[in-house]
Amino acid sequence: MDKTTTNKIFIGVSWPYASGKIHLGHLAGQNIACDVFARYHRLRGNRVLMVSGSDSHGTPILFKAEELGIPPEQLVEESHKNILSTFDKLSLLYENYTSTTTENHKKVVQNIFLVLKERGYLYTQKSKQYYDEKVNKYLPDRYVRGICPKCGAVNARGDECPECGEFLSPEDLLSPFSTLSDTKPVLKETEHFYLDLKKLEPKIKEWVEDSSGVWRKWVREFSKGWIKEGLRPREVTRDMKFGIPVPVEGWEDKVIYVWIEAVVGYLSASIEWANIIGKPSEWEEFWKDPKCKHYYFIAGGNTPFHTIIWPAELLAYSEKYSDNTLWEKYKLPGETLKENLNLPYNIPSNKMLLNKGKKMSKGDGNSMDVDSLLEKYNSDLIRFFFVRYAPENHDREFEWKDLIDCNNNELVANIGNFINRTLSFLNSKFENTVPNGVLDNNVKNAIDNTLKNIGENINNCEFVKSTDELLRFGDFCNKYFNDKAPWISYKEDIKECENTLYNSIQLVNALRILIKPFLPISSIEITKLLNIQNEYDPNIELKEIGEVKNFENKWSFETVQPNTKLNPPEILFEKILES
RNA sequence: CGCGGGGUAGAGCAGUGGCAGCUCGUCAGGCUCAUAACCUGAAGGUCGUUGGUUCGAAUCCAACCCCCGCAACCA
Repeated sequence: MDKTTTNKIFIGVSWPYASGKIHLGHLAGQNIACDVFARYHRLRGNRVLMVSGSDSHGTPILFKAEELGIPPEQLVEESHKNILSTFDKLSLLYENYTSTTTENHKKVVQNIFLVLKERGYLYTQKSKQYYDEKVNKYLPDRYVRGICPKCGAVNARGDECPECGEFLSPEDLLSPFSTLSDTKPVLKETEHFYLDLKKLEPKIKEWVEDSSGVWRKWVREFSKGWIKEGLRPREVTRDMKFGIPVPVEGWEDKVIYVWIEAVVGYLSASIEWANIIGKPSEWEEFWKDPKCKHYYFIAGGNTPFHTIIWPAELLAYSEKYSDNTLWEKYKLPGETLKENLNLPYNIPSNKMLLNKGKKMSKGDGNSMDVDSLLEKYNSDLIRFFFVRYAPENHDREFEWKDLIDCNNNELVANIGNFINRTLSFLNSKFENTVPNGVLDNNVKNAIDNTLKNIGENINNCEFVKSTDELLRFGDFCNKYFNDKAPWISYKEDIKECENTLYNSIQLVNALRILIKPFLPISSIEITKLLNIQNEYDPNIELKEIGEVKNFENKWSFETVQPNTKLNPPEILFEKILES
């Protein structure tokens, strides 16, 4: 708590695919935890750059748009708007949430592509791929179906047989057909660029060995397992028009594959942010200062892209800085410093949220969208629930009962109850005015320790643990009130009663501060109830003017002064009756 | 033998050789300012299975079973 230096924190959040709405998996996976993390660090007085955006290219979008009979650009724009509106309802605050459709992003992606190519990490190779002659398109693996060569199932996909679970190549399928036209596709020769991960393997292996100590166990083991199997070259271009053109002569008909494009978004969104705030080189503060720690909030199968492939790209790209010709030729927008780009520090990836035993994802039609949840429940509850019940180390089944229990037993009965009993008591017995008193030592200690512990938990990306700590503090508050029994001292020793309520209101104020990263709206409600005015809050500033200007530590406790006149008490969290 | 994670009370999880624990829920009693908390007590577990090492195993070893994710456009 004594630390006053300002640290720099970069937060990259997995880019949701712009083909529909945000679903519960996104929340359980990364979109709530990242915001808790960012809000905490801003409060702590640290400089935070949190970026993400809508992943707006790729075949699935193209096909879905065709299915809907609208241009892909329209689908992408509508999805992007939907995502922004859902994020806003959930109080998710980014320094920059953008999209892969921007001119800036295109420039950065092509720049990276060309540098990797010049450094010899990209090579071309010819291959045969299924082509649907009726709709004139090359087919991604999963759009080719046929008979499984292993078990004989009739509707096996080109990537996997859903019956026997065998992993396939489209060419393996017997009697293949295109899911787009039901016609028989033909194998056609095509040529693509490949990223030579093999060449980068030793560097990546060394980096993972050295830096994975702070990662979650499953993230570390999963990544090491991937490397152990051997990295294979990966296609980085596609036969399509929809996307970012390959910036090489003769390749005008092809685009850069979305997986490579989307991770570059972390960098391009940072550059875009620097432009938005009018300091085009400011992104370098976060990307080139080795003291700036990079965190990536993602989930499940996205993990190796962030623990292996994106770091590989960064390592390879950074060779530009020791090559004068490339440095002169391929400067990024606003780039002034000849320093390597920062690699990830921690990747607090979550496991999967399951629905009826299976993972929720758009692809499988097994998802629930967040908007319908927001119609029923308040956003702070949803935020808290997805932190408290996050699948940090194991997959987890989504249960309605858990959501209701979380609300009724934790927000209502623990935190809400204490605030309510204190404010009601002051309202009915003390004319809603804070009495005089002296801060008890154990109250002060509890507040200090909780600030410290929750701060450490969040900083270590142990979010479930941080909510344990918060609820333990709620227990302490309730127990304090109970043990002091002001309803008795009110009749027998009014001074003692005043002192208890003085301390209780300090605990309410402590709760108000402690819940800021988790329950921002409720925290503001309490600020109103306590009649606290003109308090600086970096998260509110970011929301209102789009930028944080002040870097002082607000993750600290200040007392509510005696004689403060409070506003009439209100219920913060409504109990949910079983339906 | 593809890679990895997991299996401990109704639910969620701690627990790396020494009496099986924590949180929530359930039941009974006390108390009551509160959408209720707090206190006291209770019920509830062959620690996935089998075998081994050991004075002693949830923990170490071996084999096996089950669940989940990944295997390259899926958070």
